[in-house]
Amino acid sequence: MLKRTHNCGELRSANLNQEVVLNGWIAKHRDHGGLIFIDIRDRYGKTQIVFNVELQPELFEIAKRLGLEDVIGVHGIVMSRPEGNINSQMSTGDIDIEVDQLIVYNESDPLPFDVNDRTSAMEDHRLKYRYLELRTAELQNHLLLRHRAAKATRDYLDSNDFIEIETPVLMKSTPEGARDFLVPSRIHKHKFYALPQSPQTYKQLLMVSGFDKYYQIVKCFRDEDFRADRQPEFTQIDLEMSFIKQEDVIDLGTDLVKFIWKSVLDVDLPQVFPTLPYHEALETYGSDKPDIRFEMKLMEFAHFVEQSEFNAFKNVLAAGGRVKAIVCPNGKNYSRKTIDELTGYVKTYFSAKGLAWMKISGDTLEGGISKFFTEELQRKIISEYEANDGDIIFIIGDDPQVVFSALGALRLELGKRENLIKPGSWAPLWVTDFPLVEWNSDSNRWDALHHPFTSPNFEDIHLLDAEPGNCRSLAYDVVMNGYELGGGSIRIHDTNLQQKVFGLLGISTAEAEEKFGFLLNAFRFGAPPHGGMAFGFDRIVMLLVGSSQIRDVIAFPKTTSAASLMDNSPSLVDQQQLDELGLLLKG
RNA sequence: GGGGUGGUAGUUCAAUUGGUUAGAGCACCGGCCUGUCACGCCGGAAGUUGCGGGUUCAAAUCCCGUCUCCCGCGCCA
Repeated sequence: MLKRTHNCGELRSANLNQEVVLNGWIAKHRDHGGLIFIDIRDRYGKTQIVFNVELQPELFEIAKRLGLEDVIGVHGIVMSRPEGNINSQMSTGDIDIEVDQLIVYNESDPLPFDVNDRTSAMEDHRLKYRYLELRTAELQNHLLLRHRAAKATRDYLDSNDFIEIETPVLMKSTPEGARDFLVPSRIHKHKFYALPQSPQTYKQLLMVSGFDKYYQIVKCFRDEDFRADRQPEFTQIDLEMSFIKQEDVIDLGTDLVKFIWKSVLDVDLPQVFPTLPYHEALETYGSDKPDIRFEMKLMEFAHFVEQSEFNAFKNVLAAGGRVKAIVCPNGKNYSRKTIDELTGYVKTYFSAKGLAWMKISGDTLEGGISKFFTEELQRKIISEYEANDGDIIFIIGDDPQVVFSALGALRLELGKRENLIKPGSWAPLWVTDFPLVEWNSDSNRWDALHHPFTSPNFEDIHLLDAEPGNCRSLAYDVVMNGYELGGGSIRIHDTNLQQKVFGLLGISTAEAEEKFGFLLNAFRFGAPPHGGMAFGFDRIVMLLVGSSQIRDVIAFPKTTSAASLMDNSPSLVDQQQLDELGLLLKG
């Protein structure tokens, strides 16, 4: 092997006349008859090497047969390029290498797609050859940024006295929350481990152990359905602290996010992230992870309905529903056809019954449902909403959940259509005061909104028995540009309160003992007040690189059906393996 | 679990809406070319139109089923 003296991105005219060795892949091959130019590439850059038939006739014959993505080593002299042949687009464009030795390490078959251009193949095809896609400059940069974000995380937490502790990947299955990935045990026939949905219980045990500042960059697994920003296995920045209050976690989380953005992008996020209580987030943006890069807030419309002749909405209100509205600029962009499309959107995805609208014309309203409102009322609406001539108002009246989700989604869609989001802008915020529990009408019981170890807000503990639905928790999420970056809570550290919450969630003492006995036991031996949070690390990196697909920042991602197209997992296994595990396949 | 979109040479796309032998760029193979950097020029090879069935004189195109990628919804304590 010719051992490299430099990488392919560093030679400059300062290196003129030096003898150098480069190793790399052939990115481009330009044959001019008596002269061949080759761009040799590694992860640091590209350098042009030159073969001249008159200077090196034997090497020239070999160079002629070189193809794309062959791996070679070359020895040669750094030469300046002739006048007028400098390539200012390349950082190494002042020089090229006149080659006098060449070794071909590995010849490449014709490529499935062009690794100089990530868009040269469809995604499933690129995923099958992911190791080739990872040669693209774009993905190399993504993984570099991912590394820098992980390093920034470790640097920041280390300098704040956190220690990184690994927790088991094979753990006890708990049917609460997301569906577990199960791992059968050979030694304990018919028993199963689960892969962690998060190291939640372990980090709480570490608090009992006295590791008052713990963190871990850790893989987590959830067997649910996937999305552009959700993978079956994903990475969390998991952290937990003792002797702290909610504000302490929020302060630390804020500083960590700021540190990562500064380290990786040299971006200064706001000193303090705004805080929005859960109910206000829903009322104002229709979402518990609002994108506050633009306004277009959800406005109350019920008091206008009461003064109007519009019975559909009156009935909605009478049935305990809500009516809210948003005001969108450029009403002229919303033809009957476009409004029908948007109506279809909110009906299909958010089971809204319809989408009402009115356009502002001068100082009154026209079209849509405007005829149900007197001119006086129309002027009141326009003035209260501070709407402008030409705006369009969209209104949804429905069950509260439908109103929030449908109008919230419509808000995002209109924000996109109207280009209300300034490119490159960052809008972090905290959402706090989540309800402790929500009513699950399918199984007729209360479910934990966050998880069963989340502490109720101490001010609301008296509500636990009579009206648990109104009891706030000490849970919080951090949101960036409409993505949930992370979330956490202050945990219950008192056995009695924990029993009480289990009771509320319909988890019997026996059941709690079976599933979480180890944790409850631990809490009997000196459990400090504690709390923490976890960040979706992949999602953070996704935002840092400016992508909306989590696959873009994971080296070997899975498809939305949880398959790996490269190695064809999951796959069938040998009968012998099943026998050893005592497993019988059915169905 | 449900909906939407796509699947045509190795690859990215096209095919006048059911009509001749399914075409083009890149890649690949052969030839020419001494300053290119999206090099250029000439020639060549390359297809089970995802798979299975059906309608038709005739299907990439229409119908039914099925597989699969992607994007929302449900789901994701």
